[in-house]
Amino acid sequence: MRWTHSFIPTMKETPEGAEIPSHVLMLRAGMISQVMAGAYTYLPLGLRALRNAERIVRQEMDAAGAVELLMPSMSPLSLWERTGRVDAFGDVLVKLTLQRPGRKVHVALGPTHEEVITDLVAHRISSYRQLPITLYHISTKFRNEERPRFGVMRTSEFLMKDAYSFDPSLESLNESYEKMYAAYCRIFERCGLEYLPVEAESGPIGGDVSHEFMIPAENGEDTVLHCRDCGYAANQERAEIRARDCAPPDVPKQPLRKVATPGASTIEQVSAFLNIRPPDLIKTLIYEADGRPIAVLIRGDHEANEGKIRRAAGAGELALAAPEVIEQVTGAPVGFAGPVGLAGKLPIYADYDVRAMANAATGANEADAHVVGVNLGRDFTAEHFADLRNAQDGDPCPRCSSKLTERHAIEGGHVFKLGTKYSEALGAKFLDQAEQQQTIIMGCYGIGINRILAGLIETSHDAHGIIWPVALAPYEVLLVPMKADEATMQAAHRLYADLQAAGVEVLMDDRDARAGVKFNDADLVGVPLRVVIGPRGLKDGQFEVKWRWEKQPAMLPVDGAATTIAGWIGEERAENRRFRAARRGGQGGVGAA
RNA sequence: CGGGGCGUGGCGCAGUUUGGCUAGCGCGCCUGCUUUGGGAGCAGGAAGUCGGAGGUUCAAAUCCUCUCGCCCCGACCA
Repeated sequence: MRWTHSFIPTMKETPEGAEIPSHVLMLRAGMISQVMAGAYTYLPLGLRALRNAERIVRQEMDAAGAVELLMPSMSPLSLWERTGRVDAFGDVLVKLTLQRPGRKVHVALGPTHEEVITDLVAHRISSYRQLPITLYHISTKFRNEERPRFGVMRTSEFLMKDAYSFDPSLESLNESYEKMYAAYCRIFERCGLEYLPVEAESGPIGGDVSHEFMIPAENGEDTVLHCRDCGYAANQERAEIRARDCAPPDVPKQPLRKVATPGASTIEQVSAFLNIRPPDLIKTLIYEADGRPIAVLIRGDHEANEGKIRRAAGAGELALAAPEVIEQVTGAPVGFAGPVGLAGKLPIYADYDVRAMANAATGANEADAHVVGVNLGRDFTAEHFADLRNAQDGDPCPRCSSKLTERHAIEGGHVFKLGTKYSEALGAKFLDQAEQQQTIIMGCYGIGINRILAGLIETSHDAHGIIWPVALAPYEVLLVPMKADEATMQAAHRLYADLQAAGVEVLMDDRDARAGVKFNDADLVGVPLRVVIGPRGLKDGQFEVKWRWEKQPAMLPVDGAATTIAGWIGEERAENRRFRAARRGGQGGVGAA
């Protein structure tokens, strides 16, 4: 492609509103253009990169034995009512009413496709002989995000690959899951992305049955905890904290004393009012576990983890208690609950770290009052101690003796063992060898195609622009003729034709522009290999070649240049070896802001 | 949904507090000449319902009311 024949509206300045590198650079490099909040047009360069990511995903899905089909975005709302997901999704589900002669048709635009595919399988699969099977498609998904943000990272409309496995048994499901997991690893590898599969909140079957594929990035919306020593990784909801001895510090116990704290009900207010640090406060939360009130004690600076609390309490449903309930069980309005005197009234669950507190402050179970000098054993007891809070940076690793590191990350993919939730609701059953009717066991596997691009750019750019690996780059090679003289243009055109003939995706900057303009746009757009064709090199029979991540160019003889370059590109397509090496070495500013 | 910010040629902004002449600047775009290996110089030029509606006023980009849109933080969500 010639630059002048394409449509590459690069920008020197950053449009107002773009905050993070991937958004800024995609806009400036002429890859995307915003249509409205959360919806973008992919311009030619952006589309080519998107198609590359899509192609890699498709190839790996096929290689893993998944079978592609294509489902519509529209489906009848009734299908979503059958699985209860109209309510579960709420406003996130995009619903429309179609006017047809004499009637209205209620449809949903799919945020994902469990319902549609399970309905298909329910109708078309009826025997164990047809199982197992994994079906996938790549299509536009619609989610009415309350707050689209960060450019292409969180949009109302996005491209997703979603695969669904259908198995006759748990063992078979595990095999299907493993295949997808492995395929995901290859996909992220091939895209040149650093990634971290992390344990995510488990589903109805129990065990480690859900993994998120995270791309560690400064601007990621998710938080993961990672042990660099043993490799344990989990998202914040899921991350365990190693149990440890938490003896209270050996300090003199102060007397228990009630103090007035008018209007101070939050941790910040109380700590400011009493002039103590949040770690010296005990936060008392009243939950309803399957409708039964329980008290949960957490150190003031920690965050409660509802999943952990739910499991500790052995409950199916857990929710913060309503203000009336709190008032009824503690005798005080919200914000003044405390464990002192609460024993016997309701079960008390305390986080391990509460054991290590001495002379703490907490609510007095009456309005506008707290108690200080609170000590475990003397002033209150808890029936159950457990890990009830979110892990944070520096917490002990649950698998080894090291510590967890907190990292921000972009959720690029998610694999999940679904079980029978959808097959049950939509009647996807099969007849086994013993002529018994069984419910099909499902798994689902999603990858955000757009997020692959955003994640790559977030983690691979420098002050001048994007640094693409060959696998995702909109073009593999950029030719930059320096002057419009006969000899230069002839050499450029010959190389252009030779590279195209060799199957290389090549872009030639044939604009009548100054060198600086072309070089700056080359860096901005980030095509991996730049070839400069100009009188300086040509007089010695050479082109100047430079990988985007390198600082200095190298010279390459004109004779055989196309073959050499095509060889390099072929290697990079398969392995991203040079790209990876540069990233590891930090050479060329990869990853620098 | 709560808090904050911003809407002025294609892009980035000034002007708004304290109303006042044909609404400016930089970049980009068009024409010509000169230049030509890291965002050229000179000269000329096109291009703006000042987000929209209503109001106050002799006079509104500027003041008032309503409204639409975009962005950020939080909440929510998987």
